[in-house]
Amino acid sequence: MAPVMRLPTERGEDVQRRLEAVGLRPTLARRLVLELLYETNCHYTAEEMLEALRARGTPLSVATLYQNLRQLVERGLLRKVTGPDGVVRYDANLEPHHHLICRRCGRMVDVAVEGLPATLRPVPLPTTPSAERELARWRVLAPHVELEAICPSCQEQEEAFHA
Amino acid sequence: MAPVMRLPTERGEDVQRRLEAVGLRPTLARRLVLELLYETNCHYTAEEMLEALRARGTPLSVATLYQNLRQLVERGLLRKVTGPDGVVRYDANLEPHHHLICRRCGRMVDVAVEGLPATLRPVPLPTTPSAERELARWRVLAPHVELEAICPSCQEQEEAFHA
DNA sequence: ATCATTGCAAACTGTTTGCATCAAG
DNA sequence: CTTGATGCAAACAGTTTGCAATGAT
Repeated sequence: MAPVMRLPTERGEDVQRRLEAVGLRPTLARRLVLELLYETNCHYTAEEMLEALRARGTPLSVATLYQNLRQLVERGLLRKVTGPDGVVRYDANLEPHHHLICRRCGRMVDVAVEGLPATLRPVPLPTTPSAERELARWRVLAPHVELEAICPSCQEQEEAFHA
Repeated sequence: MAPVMRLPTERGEDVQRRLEAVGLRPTLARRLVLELLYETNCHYTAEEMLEALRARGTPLSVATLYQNLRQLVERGLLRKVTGPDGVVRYDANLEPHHHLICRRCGRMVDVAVEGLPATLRPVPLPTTPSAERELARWRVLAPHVELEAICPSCQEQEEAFHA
């Protein structure tokens, strides 16, 4: 089923290489955080990471976690993302991508979006000549699409509730 | 230039009507908040509102502001939006729309987006049959586009800095 | 007289910092 | 031996809550 089997050492070396590539020492804390995110492919909150690491028998202190998350974001190994609910999560996927976000539980998964034009031109609301002129002066960098949705498990919960 | 001139009383009555329409008494605090947002068309943070109201000579206490913001959001007169920087702002524009957001200062303006297809289909990353199947079970509600950008005044600041 | 609203102060949540200790180069 | 990492505890920012005073019906 899984054609490429990643051995722990292989992943560990990968993590170590990435850390050194950005000038960070491959300390235990940093390796634990990155390995967790790479393995699970989830968008954890800081709290969720604390719990996950505790559950794995490799707990970290809050201070250490936050200190390292900040460094990892600064050095570009992680991205900090804030959902529409205001909850901060960390994303190990560095490729440009979009998010599917559950409106109920905040769960977030990486997606591409089919049918998205290469360039998206903003149009002012309300549309007036002066607003148009002002808007033209913004330099648009990148579009980020958030697809609000209901995830499968929240749908089930809703169905159970209505039954 | 402005074909329809809104007199203060007119706007006041509008605010009052809207409040009553959702079953909220048109108290001073609520009218001040709504009038501020309708007049300026800005996406204020709570702190910015406190300051703006103080500057207008009609200060509110933090508690009162937050209490009322929550009610106004609950009753659907305002929308709470969190930018990519994690800062919470309030949006009085209830029509579906997108946001142009300054990466430097967080300023946010409402826009429509030209060329956006009616339906956007999410595609899993990485694309595998099982991921595809799982993704198909999400119920997609609404796409929300955030255009990261640099606003005119931040562009000027950058130019001044490089000179 | 009753019930909603205000606003102070205290509580709370998520995050950051100061600092003593410990580990690595 | 010098520099960086850890983790406790205290500080901090933004938001919420308890409660007494006030205002509206």
